[in-house]
Amino acid sequence: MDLRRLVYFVAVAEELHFGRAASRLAIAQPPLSRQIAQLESDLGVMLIDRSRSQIRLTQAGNVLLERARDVLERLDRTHREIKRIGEGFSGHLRVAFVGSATYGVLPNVIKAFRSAYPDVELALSAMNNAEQKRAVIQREIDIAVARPSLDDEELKSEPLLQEPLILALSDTSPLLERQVTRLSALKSETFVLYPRKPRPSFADHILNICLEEGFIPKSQVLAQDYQTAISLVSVGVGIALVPKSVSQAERPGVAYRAYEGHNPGTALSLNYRRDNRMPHLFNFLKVAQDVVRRQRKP
Amino acid sequence: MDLRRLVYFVAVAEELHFGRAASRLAIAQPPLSRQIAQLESDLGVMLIDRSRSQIRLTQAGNVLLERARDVLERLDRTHREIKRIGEGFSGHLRVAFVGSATYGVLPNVIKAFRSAYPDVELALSAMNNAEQKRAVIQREIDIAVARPSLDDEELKSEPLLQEPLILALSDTSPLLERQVTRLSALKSETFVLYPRKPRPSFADHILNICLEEGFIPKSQVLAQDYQTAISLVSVGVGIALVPKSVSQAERPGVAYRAYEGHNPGTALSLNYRRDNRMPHLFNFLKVAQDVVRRQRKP
DNA sequence: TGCGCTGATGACCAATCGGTATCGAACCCG
DNA sequence: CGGGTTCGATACCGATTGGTCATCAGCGCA
Repeated sequence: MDLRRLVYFVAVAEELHFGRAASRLAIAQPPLSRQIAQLESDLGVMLIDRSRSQIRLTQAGNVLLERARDVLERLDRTHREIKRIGEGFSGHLRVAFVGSATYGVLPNVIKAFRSAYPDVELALSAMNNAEQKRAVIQREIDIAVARPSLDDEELKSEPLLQEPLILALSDTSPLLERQVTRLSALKSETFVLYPRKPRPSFADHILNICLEEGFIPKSQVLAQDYQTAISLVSVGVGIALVPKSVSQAERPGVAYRAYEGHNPGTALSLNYRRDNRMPHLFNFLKVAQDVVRRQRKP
Repeated sequence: MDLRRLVYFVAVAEELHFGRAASRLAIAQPPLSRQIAQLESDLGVMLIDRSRSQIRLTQAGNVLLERARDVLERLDRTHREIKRIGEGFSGHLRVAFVGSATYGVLPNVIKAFRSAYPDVELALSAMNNAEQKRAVIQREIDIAVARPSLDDEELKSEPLLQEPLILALSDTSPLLERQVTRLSALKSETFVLYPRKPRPSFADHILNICLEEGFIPKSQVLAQDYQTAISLVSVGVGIALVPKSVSQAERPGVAYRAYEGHNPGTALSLNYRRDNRMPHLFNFLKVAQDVVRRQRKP
């Protein structure tokens, strides 16, 4: 049962006149007659009663008209649906992010994406870098918002944001009395660091900064993530270096200060499989870059 | 969106392999690749991610697979449905009959048709000849079971059954004492007749019989139909000539007797439009003739 | 009875489809 | 890391199919 024939049949059934149906279909009358005849012989059923000058549908014809309209309408809807998915206006996108991205631009990016593509279902999940890498490679997620970036042959990474580091101190710390703190002046403080694996880790990053400033923290404490680090700082365990955006979340017992000294900052990046061509992905990248650009301007 | 392409796409989507899909479809691989590419460009959407050796469906592809299966299955069901209608195994048939057919073969014909074609919806209605003629010509009904037949250029009529006439008498009638009654012996009885219009009417038919027997009933009473006639007979108004099958319905106060004399009987016929080619009609005719033939045999 | 309308049919041409041969990229394996 | 293998894409050719134009045949109407 060819689709074209169904369209032709519906036209004839609606016009009840081959000539008019043909002109509605923008074809000549003979091929229309032939296609209908072909359809009838395919089905082995008369669909149109031509015994009079005014043609009429048989019972089979009436039922087919109903079914054909239904099918054609479904195909039409499907066409539009597919097209919207193909343009990234519908469907779903799975995004994972490091916990520390929660305070910075990411919420704005999400908000912007949602309002630009309200019919795209966003599946968000928090993961650390290692989990992100695994998940994005295994296609469990489409985009990883990582810090600083995921490095893999299969992946592409593009920078989203560069932000400076900032010092997190207990709000009872005597260090708060000074206006500016030189990093090297803190060499005897206890530093809250981060897991060493996988290399290169954010812990290495911090230690390198210290090295640049000419010292190695004598006392080190490990925390799983920034949240834990800040908690440790708040109870007076020590000091920590965190991305500036983390300071946006006020926390009792913690104060933030800029410091003097080597500050290479830290980067947020968008990571995805090289072979992932889905439009939603590119739309998300675009929206994210736009949000960052707009946020930096004013 | 060509239907063939949908079938091809479903095959590829299910096999996730062009070669296997092609052999399943019994075509070569190149045309399959081309048809899929064509489908994609028609829709303006990538449906299959070919970036790896193991191909995979895109989001749009997944949705299309679902929709395409649905549509193809609907078309398949429609195909079967239409075919059944075309063979007369499904659909509906509108039959009208004269009231006097209620007692004879008609119930058996209906029963036989229902059991042979249980999915055909039978619409039955009682009509007199004039109504039947109008209705069948205007296509409000498909078959008219008439007595004796409908005569019209547009119609075809085929005999269903020939049955003798029988005498209906009051069960208190002294005529019952004789074994056989000669019709001409009843010339002074009151005859219950039937409407004279439209000509030739059943009244004319009865009067002709009397004429053949050499008399004209002196006393005549009119009844709309056989039921009324029998009622009149039961209350002693007079006697009536009715088709033998009418006597199958026992009625208090009425007795039936064969008579001696001219008995041309009366016919039941099946009438339908010449241009009505619907299979249900022919199936009905066949079943009706079969029932009559079988009933006559034993 | 002839004319007009309508759908069917036949001849011919163009577009589409499927087949074969071949290519090129990715993957596998030693 | 290089050669063979696998798999989808491309190029080209013949066959099928769909379209146009011209014409025919049946029915209704004057």
